[in-house]
Amino acid sequence: MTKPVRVRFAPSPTGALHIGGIRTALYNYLLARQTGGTMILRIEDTDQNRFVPGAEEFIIESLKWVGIAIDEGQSVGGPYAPYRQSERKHLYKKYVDQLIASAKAYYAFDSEGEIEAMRIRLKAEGNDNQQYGIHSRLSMRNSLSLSEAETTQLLESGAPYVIRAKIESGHQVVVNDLTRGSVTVQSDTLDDKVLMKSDGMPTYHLANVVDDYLMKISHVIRGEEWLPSAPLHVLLYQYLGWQNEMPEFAHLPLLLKPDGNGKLSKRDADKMGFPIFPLTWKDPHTGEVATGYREAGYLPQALINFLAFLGWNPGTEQEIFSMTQLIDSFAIQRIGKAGAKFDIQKAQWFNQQYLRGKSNEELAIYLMDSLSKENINCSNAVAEKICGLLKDRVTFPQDFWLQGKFFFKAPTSYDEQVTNKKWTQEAVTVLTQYANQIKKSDTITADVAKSILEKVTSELNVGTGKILQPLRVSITGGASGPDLMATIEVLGVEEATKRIEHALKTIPIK
RNA sequence: GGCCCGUUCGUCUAUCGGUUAGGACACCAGAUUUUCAUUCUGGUAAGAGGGGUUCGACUCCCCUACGGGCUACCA
Repeated sequence: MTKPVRVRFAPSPTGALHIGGIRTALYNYLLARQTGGTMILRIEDTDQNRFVPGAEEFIIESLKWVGIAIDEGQSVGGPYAPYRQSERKHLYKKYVDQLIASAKAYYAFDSEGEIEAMRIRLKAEGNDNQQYGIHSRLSMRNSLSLSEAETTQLLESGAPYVIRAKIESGHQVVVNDLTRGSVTVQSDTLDDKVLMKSDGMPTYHLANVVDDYLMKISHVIRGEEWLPSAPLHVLLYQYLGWQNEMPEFAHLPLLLKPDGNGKLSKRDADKMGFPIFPLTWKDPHTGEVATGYREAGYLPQALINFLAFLGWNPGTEQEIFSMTQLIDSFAIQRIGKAGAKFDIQKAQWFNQQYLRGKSNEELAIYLMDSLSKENINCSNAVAEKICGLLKDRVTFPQDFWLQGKFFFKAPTSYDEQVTNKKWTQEAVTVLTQYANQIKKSDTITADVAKSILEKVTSELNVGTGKILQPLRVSITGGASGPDLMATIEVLGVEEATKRIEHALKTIPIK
């Protein structure tokens, strides 16, 4: 019988969650949904020095925005509450005591300076391995090197201490990883990691293993940066007698910077020219603001689709996947091994695809939103029409306003490339005629606007090509844009004529 | 330095011993659009290097190189 799938996303609230974290959460979520399992959110805040106010809320809001629902955990509760490790402090002592009792862990009283001195000494001796562990532990001040009486005396005197894992020599530790097969390391190369800090808090390693066990986690899906400590975790399961309850591991390839130089990190926010956080984040200490994907105009579905493909692919040529489709198609076996360089252009392409998939009604909401910020009134019908015209030209929702401003505001300046080259006497004559002609009717359609233009140009024997750009410039101010005739239709006769006439008055003839 | 992981077009990737090494993004060209964008068509572009194993290696093994991760009382 296989265990029910229970996966967890376990971020540390040391700042804003970045998109690498979102991808990790996503893969966990996909597996949970696919198998009818449970998605758990656990907050790993065992380092009280690195606590950042607002970070936990940011994590929760980010997951919500991208559509990753939490079944159990911080913010929603559940049978294994609390889900914040700092509130679980009392739970860990029991297990660390168990490890001490079974001689799998020991007390260590060394100061920072003493440890530093040890490293320097080992290095000077030409020792490759400068770790606190098998080769050095007996030369340090701990319950292994000290007599029982000395240890007891130190503990009773309240001397600060940590508890370290006692890694046994001469073993092969095997980590079976779902994405990269089995990874074997010699236990002698591992160090005696601190399990319990002097403030009584567990380190990540202990808390993680204990909580995964207590919460009956079936799969640990996390970033590759954890692979080096996975052997320790495996040993901990063994030392605690939980080898049969050990979860499956899957270490994900890292998200790399676009230049391939290192993994994507929080400090890269905004420096690489693209967002790194799902939501805008203001660092509470420095006050620095980093724009999020949401605020930059990315649709959560597009971000998810893009992220899903960074390190995973379905093996088919389909690239557009809804969350539901991702859930159906996801397979841990198809997760890649190599780090993926981040390419924002592909993210933009996904965004464009998702935007185009929306109806004009849906798109109009974006435009209306921008318009209300500008205090501009507009009917839904017109907004929809404008969005329809702009649909194939936009990448982000805000582009409807940015590229469609001229529908609401007459140009205040004209593209000089066009006015310098094409604003000729000939053009002026045609435009004057054209304005006079369209003026005659109250309303105008794109077709009519076009036929009138054709009529005027043929009467004056001027090629339409020479006229189109000057006409566009007079109406929109710009050199390019959506279909001009349709634009005139939206603007209406009165506004269009007004703009043409204004241009005629202000632009000097070349 | 040590330990671990990785390496197919510029980027994301397909390929699970036999393919003209496929797709997507980006880029370039042509067509359509009497402009731009869109759309369509086409194109440039890849198995890090060296040894094996094999009738046959991108694919399996080894070495080297390169890249990445870890090496804290951080996660």
